[in-house]
Amino acid sequence: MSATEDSPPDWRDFSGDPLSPLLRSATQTFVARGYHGTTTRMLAAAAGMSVPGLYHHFASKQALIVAIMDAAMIELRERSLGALTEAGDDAGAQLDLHIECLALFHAHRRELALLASTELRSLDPTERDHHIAARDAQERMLVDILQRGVDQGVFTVDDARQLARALATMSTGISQWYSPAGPLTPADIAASYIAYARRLTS
Amino acid sequence: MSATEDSPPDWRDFSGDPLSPLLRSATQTFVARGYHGTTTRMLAAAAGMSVPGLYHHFASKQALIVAIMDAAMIELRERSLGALTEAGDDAGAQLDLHIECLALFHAHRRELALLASTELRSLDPTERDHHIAARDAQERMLVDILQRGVDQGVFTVDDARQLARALATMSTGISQWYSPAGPLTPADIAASYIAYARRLTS
Amino acid sequence: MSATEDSPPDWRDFSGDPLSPLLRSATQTFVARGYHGTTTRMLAAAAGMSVPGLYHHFASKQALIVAIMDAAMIELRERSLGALTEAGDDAGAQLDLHIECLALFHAHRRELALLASTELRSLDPTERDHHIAARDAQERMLVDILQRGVDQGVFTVDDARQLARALATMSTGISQWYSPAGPLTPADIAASYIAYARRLTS
Amino acid sequence: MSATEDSPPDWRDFSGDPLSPLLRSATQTFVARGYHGTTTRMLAAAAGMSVPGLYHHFASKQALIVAIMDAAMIELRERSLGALTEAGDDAGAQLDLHIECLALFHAHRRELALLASTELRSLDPTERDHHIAARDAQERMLVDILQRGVDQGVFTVDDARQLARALATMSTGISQWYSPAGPLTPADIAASYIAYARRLTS
DNA sequence: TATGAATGAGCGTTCATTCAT
DNA sequence: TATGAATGAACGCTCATTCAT
Repeated sequence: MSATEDSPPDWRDFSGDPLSPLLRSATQTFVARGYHGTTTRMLAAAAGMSVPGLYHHFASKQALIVAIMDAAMIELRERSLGALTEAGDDAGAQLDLHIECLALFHAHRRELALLASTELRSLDPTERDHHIAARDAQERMLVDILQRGVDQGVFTVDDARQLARALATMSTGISQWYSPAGPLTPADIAASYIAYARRLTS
Repeated sequence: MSATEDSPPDWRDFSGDPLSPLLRSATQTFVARGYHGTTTRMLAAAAGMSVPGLYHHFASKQALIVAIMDAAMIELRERSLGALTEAGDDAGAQLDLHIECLALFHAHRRELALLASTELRSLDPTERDHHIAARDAQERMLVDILQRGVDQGVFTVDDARQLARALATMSTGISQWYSPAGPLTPADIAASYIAYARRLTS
Repeated sequence: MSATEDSPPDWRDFSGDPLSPLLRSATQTFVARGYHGTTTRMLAAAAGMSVPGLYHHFASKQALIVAIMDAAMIELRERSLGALTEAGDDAGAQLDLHIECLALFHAHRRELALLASTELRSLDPTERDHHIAARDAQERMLVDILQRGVDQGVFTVDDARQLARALATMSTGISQWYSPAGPLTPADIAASYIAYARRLTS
Repeated sequence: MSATEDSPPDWRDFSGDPLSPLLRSATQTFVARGYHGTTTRMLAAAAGMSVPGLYHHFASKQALIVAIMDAAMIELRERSLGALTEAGDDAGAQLDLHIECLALFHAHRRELALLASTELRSLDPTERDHHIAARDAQERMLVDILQRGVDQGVFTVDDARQLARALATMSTGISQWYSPAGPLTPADIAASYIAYARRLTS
């Protein structure tokens, strides 16, 4: 995601991939068949390894999905914070860049995002709680931006909470239908969704 | 859903339940744990029956989820057609009632809708193809309404297909967060979403 | 072991078998290969069942060996108490009957006794503690008898504790070499061991 | 066991250890968990080596236990022969020293002796046959001594074979309960057991 | 010599499903 | 109609062992 771990990564740059080949293939299989519908033999075959080879890298099937979901959570959080920082204090700019960030992420990281929302239920209780908290914090960012815009007098919004949910599910929905083979680029989609967000707040 | 099977049901009336008690409890379990994460023992226990008792009513675990997904598909289709009929020829009215219909369905039939979108992958190939086609047809209704509004000159829309997907995922997203214990009624939500749709088409 | 559960069983009567056929065959296999060297497939094959058939009767391989070891412990305890009751207050009679009881048990219940001593280490911690306590209580019976004989002035014994261990291991050793195909009956062996015990206490 | 390999070792001297550190730690682990309950990882960890390091010294887990059991068998045989040689022709002296030898060995070589008796079943068939033959030869030594004493008219024994088994299991039993932390030294125990043997043969 | 990484085979256990009763 | 008992197949995982380095 960036040249060095220390330098702040560009939240618009998706040229890298935060997942190792094993986690990448596991993500695809988990998305296609679900956590419980995926066997360790499938995961091994998809990664071109033997089953014990899998266990050499991860302690369990659960550890695999936890690693994937951690990666998803961390990447989205860091990108969102990057967008917020770039936006400065203006709520309008914050909304634009936040929506751009969500749209880019859910298009570029289609499978990762799908998995993160679908398989929360397959996590062990402790991990599940952790990820639910992270998801809630992520969703609060958008509520806060909307509320800030209302306070600043730049947004016309009835119920910030409700609109935040509409905008959020609209954006996460991208990963349900986006295909890199389609006519739209992630940037195209982001531009449209920014326009939607502006209409819904004015 | 209606007093008799023949009379046209009211698409706003959710007082009935299209699912038998067995299918209703199965839906809850499938939503909570996923198709592959649910065992027939869980389904039997949730329904208060023995495992062979389950097989008396349904030929297999697969037949159970197919029945549930068929019910979801049929109910949404019939309600959508009911809304369209009531709306008449005006694209603006069609959009309002279609969005109202989607919002009401995804709030009132929260679990059914969640299952229908999440567990498509768990269906046997033939059934999956059938339901994917039905889902696509369902989504096309909204595209057609938007296009009709553009053609009638009452909507200002750049890309009808893209906006349809945004409106659709926004609406289906309701079933991801709606709770009957929350402050909003399904009708409240529908009203908000109609307003969102209007803003996005003007 | 007795006609009815309530009537006190005869501690010399080994015509019955406290183990079900499944537990009996499992005992043989565990003795022959050890707990960890025995697979559930072996146990199922030895019992003429399928593997899930095994799990229909017992929750786990561990539950099987626990049931066997419980049966061994309970049977030896009840027989020992029966012998003690029959002996009355005389320490000489108590020693005779206790040794007879140990000899008969370790000959008649050869495999059960072997298993109970060898596989203590294979029990889960809680069960292990329970059985170690029971074994210690069993061994204390002999120490107490010897001490009583010393107190009554009928035994000439240097160190009751040490002699008790010698007599006990000598007796449990029977199950290491006894074979029903050999020339000696359990009663023959018991008679000899009573004589040994008398010599060692006079 | 002795300063040089050629000089006859003192059968009462247990200051040395016939086992290499690796075999010693393996013996402890095998005793604690059984052959099949012990993994090569446990063996390596107990010896402070890596698993392949283990295989550098021994071709297999089986080779390890065979080496241990060979050492046990050889040591007991050599010590027994040493005791017999020292005893000369008198059956009474032979019995005393043989019992002393057994007692010392089963106290000093507690774990080795336990392993040798418990894990015969875990040996490959060829090795098992070999060790069973060695064990039988070892046991015959005691039978022969008793018979010699009867023939010489110095022992009063009904059934030499049976008494030999009682004396043998009594002695091997020492390794089941002896602890160096306890109040008795191996020499104490040996003295007691010699006294027991005398009582049982007079 | 020593080891991190790998694997075929098999472990204890559970699955969806069936059938005698 | 309902179920206690059963099972072939497959589950997640670990085993003893190997080999490139």
